[in-house]
Amino acid sequence: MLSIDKTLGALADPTRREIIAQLNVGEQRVSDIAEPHQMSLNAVSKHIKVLEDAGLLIRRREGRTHYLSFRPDGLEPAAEWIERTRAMWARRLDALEAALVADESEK
Amino acid sequence: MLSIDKTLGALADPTRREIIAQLNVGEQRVSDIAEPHQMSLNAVSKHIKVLEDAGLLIRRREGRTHYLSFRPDGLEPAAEWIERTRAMWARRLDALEAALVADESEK
DNA sequence: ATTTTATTCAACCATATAGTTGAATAAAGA
DNA sequence: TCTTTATTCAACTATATGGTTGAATAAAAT
Repeated sequence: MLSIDKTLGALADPTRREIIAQLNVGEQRVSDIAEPHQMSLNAVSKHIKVLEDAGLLIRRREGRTHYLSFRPDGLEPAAEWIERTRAMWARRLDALEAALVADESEK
Repeated sequence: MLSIDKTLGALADPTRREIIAQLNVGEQRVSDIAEPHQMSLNAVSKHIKVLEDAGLLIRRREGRTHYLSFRPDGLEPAAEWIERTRAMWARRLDALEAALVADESEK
């Protein structure tokens, strides 16, 4: 469903953000992704599943090995919410400043 | 410490994002924030504390009542990470396209 | 001085999360 | 065929999260 809850929840973990960073060099196998981490392969496999479920990763199976890659579109729900919220506040602050300027010229 | 873990974790909950949206009209008391939610005042008070701890809200005390307001700067760690990741991929995709175009002109 | 109002603190509960280990599955290599 | 390799599944543990209720605190109103 690509929900914003899932997206932000998935990103709120340093191991998972690190996994995304690792995939900048291109698709990788589960074991490759796991290798640099100080935790079991199984733990990493679970993190991968969370990211996949959030729409941030896609999996390509080739025989027994699974290749994961980052799916940039998965960031959209989170990016959109943050940008919308920022924009709303930029407008609020602009309005505030405009009001101050108007007040100044009324003197 | 304004960590990105805390920021994203705080945003990954619909009630908390709703609280931020509510504060668009300006600062509000804890009870005002709680009023439209289908949960106890205490639950909302906890959510407020999570947002505050993540640097997304600031609290101004006036006697017994606490006024909360949104702190747009609190979004920066999350926004920055997302934008940086997006940018990295935009470059990757651009490079890919450039390679394809170069390949095409070699025919 | 007493009561009401605004809010937090504390204890508790249910469920989710992040990790573990060990077994299961299934493809590849000997 | 037998063994190794790549990965998931299942069961379990510890801690975190999101909610509850009831008591504590402290300021405001009567």
